[in-house]
Amino acid sequence: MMKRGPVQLRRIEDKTSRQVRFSKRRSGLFNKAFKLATSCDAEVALLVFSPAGKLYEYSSSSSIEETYARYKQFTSVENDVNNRNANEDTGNVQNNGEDPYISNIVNEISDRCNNRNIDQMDARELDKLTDDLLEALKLTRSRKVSLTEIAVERN
Amino acid sequence: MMKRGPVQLRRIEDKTSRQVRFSKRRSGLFNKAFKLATSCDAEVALLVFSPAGKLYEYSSSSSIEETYARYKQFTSVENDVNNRNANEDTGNVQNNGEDPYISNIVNEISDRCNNRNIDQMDARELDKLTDDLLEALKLTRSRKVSLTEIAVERN
DNA sequence: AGCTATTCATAAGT
DNA sequence: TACTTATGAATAGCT
Repeated sequence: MMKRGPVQLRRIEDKTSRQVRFSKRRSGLFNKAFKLATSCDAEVALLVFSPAGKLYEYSSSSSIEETYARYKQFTSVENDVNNRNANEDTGNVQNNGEDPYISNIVNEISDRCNNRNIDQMDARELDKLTDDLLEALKLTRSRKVSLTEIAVERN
Repeated sequence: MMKRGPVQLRRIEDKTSRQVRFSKRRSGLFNKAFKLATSCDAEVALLVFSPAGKLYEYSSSSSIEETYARYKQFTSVENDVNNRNANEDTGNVQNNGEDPYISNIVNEISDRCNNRNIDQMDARELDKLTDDLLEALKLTRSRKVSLTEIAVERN
């Protein structure tokens, strides 16, 4: 057998090697998560998405949701302590700086549909709704196209 | 040094030994999580609460929240698929009295876009979003058509 | 918090 | 895809 040398940390470029390595390391990781929870009485939640987008999950408690809720509670307590003054000053809600364009559109769409049943809308409202849905669709499809292009480049 | 033998899986009763083991294994687990994400291009989120209730977290993406949102989205897509099949079996469509069909769709759409930025979505999520937008569009256009027909009848 | 003997995980090979 | 094995990596017990 060939000498191995220490494992490199960078991303494995070869797709097949990466999949094989992912599969092996994933099982190792889940094994260790399970052992930590079992022998050390810890609460562990683990989510892994493979490069292909498949989901693997482990939770030592009854569910991922339960541990996540505990996490949210934990961090919200920290945030309360750290950020209470700042938030009171500005009244702002945090927004992670990403482009919220499609969010704005779909939020407006859902607001309109909640405020007024579609059967009550007049032609003008329906046209506006149609336009906005088309705009959201355009953005979604455009994103899908770029994603596919990226995937092609990688293979 | 004493012979070890295979590590037992049951909970370590001695408090100090348990804490020491927790500390060592925790660092090992986080190290493996990091390596899996880095070298295999996987998305990993890991939450650990120590027996004493201290939180340790790792996320390969920008945040735990983001991966959790993807997880929720993923499982809801699976549920949608399951429910859809069940509905096809029975011929039933869910309807709670009023006809909130388009509202349901657009609310779900906006929830998804708020939970997860479109740039973070994978192909599957984008496809689902596209389908739902098309469905909402179909309903809106169909309503517009009936409205126009009513107007014609009146003249 | 370090140190090693030992077990455990796994990359490459089959 | 699964199995083997040589080697690297993690860690239990000790200090």
